[in-house]
Amino acid sequence: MNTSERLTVGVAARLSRYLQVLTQARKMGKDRISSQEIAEYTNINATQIRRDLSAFGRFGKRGVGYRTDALLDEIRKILRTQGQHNLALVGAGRLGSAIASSPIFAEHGIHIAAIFDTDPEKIGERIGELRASSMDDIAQICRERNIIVGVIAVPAESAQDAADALIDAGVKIVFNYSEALLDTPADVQVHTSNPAVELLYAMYFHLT
Amino acid sequence: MNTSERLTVGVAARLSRYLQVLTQARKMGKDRISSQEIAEYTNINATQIRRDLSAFGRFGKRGVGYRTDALLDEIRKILRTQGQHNLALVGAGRLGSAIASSPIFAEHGIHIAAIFDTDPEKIGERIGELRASSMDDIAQICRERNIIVGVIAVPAESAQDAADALIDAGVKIVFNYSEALLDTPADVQVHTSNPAVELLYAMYFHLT
DNA sequence: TCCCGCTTGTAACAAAGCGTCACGATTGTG
DNA sequence: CACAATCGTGACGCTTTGTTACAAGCGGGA
Repeated sequence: MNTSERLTVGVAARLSRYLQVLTQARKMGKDRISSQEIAEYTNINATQIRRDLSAFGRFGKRGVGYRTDALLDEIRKILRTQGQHNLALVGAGRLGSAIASSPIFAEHGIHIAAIFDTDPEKIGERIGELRASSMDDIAQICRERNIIVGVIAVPAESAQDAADALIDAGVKIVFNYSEALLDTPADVQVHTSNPAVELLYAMYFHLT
Repeated sequence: MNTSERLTVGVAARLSRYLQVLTQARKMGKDRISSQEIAEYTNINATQIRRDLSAFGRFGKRGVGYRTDALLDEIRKILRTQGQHNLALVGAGRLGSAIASSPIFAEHGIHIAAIFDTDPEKIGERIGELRASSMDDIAQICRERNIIVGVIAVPAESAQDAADALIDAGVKIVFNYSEALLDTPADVQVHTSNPAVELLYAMYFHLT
């Protein structure tokens, strides 16, 4: 497969899963991993994993497995997500602070570049390494820092306003942690996280 | 399709997506919705949606669409997730509190029945409607309240301990919000959430 | 009332994706 | 040097999904 072609949704989704497991594995001190092990953690077929990877090069060693570090780099190259990316977080409440103080984004080269809130009490407050800014400055700050990703961590009733502000500021990818259904232009991707629904899904498969 | 058969992974995943969108739609006051609208919000083919649903009955009205409420109930029936389910949350930090005070689980009939933490300072502290309990009581409480779902909201370094305690207490489905790779028995399902990786995945598709 | 537009339910076919089995090649170990 | 482990890769067939098409049913407006 030529890397200049567009990956299919399925391949990109699986590569992301590998990325996730490899990052975790590296953190746990594993410097090598086999397709079989990745299969156990991801529930993706081991042959499929090898096939996915071998489409882009020979990253593994026969009889040994893959070097965790090297494979991580290769997958990042394939997904073209190497380097640093900036992100804007809207909502400086409990969830916003939890996200801001988590190392999870930084580990993947994603830098939380700004935090916004509408509450005047919260503006200026220190959250992680940042201070909360006013929503009035969102367009200016997002454009200055070249931000195309926004995370919405506000209650459902203000989620649409937050989305509108982000989109107005040039954001193209929105992560929605609220329960609101967002209306957005066609060129904006919205990802809504709903742990409760994921849980119901998991419970279905647990039924004897 | 006979409802006594097991759904395939694909169908169950899509039904969960519908559940998510319908819940949001209901919250926004929509009492009717068409397969086309669901398709726009889920990026799932409209014909596929109608096919999925019609496999279990005739839930829609031609020329009109689906009644949001009724369809929600039907999908819950299909996924056998009606009624109330209990959940144990480990970690009373920022993320734990954010989860505990979110209405998102309650909306789907999932009740956060207990919160645990290892930190003696946190034990007894009020979080949402609950008080944090000691990890020492986890096995007893989980068995008493028939809990088979656990959510891990602790730092990576204590995640494995939390998982072990939950599994020891009879939990079969673990939601892992840490960056740790968990070792678990084969009969325990682990779902690890990694927003950073989801974001990289979304960014790939945003590339011009 | 009658007509028209919208939307579902459903069939048929083609295309893509994925699981499975198989097996040679390569590597590290004892 | 023999052996076990693991990758890279091909072949085959099943399953899933996208696409197109269209009749049937529903509601609104003339």
